[in-house]
Amino acid sequence: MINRVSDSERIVLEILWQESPLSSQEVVERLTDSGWNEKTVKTFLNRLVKKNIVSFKKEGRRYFYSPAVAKEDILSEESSGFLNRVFQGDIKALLATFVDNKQLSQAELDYLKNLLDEKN
Amino acid sequence: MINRVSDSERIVLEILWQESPLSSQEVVERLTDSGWNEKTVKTFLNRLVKKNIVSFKKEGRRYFYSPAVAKEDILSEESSGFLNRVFQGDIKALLATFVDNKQLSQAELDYLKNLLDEKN
DNA sequence: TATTATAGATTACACCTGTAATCATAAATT
DNA sequence: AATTTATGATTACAGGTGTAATCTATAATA
Repeated sequence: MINRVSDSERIVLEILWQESPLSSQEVVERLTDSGWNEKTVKTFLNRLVKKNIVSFKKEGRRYFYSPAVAKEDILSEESSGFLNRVFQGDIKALLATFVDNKQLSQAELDYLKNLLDEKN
Repeated sequence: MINRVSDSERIVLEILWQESPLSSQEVVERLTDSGWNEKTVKTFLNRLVKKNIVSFKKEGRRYFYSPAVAKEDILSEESSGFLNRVFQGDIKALLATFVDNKQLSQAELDYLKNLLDEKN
């Protein structure tokens, strides 16, 4: 139901999740490190609006943008998409890959164990 | 370093991971459920070869295809790519999303706890 | 008021992907 | 040997993506 978000669009969306509403100018400023041209950022904002993932309010001649979808919703959707596409829904295989691959710190291990205990 | 694998290509690659070498005909047969035209499957095989993800050996006029990369390598790469793109590398957030989102069965929870204990 | 600057809208363009159809060639069949 | 068939190679074509440049209209400035 939710339109797909591309990688670049997600980077822009992330800015708006951190703080919104923002003018396009403000979004551009927060993305100076990205190396993107201002026009490029505007394109991504535009595409996000067309996809109904970002909304805006006009104020004079300029727009103020805000996310139209919750971060958690996008993350959930992308996560289950990834699980199904790449791991054919095999959650154990997925978890094993992440746990094996990334060296988890003791703190991360503890955190995760806590998570699991709560689920119990 | 490894070329990106598209979703459709991954489905074809999966067949070859299960069993190889296979002729294109055999791959097509194993994918009748997909609804793909034979030509479509051939296209994906071709693209996988061009990306050096699948290799082949000629035998007369026909090719026998095999994966040129290990499944684990692809899964690892895709997993860390996903982690970085979607969760900005925050492994705790990623794991929390998967653990929260999918209702894990008791068996899956136990499995994961074991995984974590081994890491300890 | 005339000019310039700026914001958003539209257009551009190459590469990737999904989804095949057509072409060329060699093997199999008549 | 001539014809049909099957295989891989090449081409097609629309929609998405990365990455902007140009167009248009309005606000700010001279």
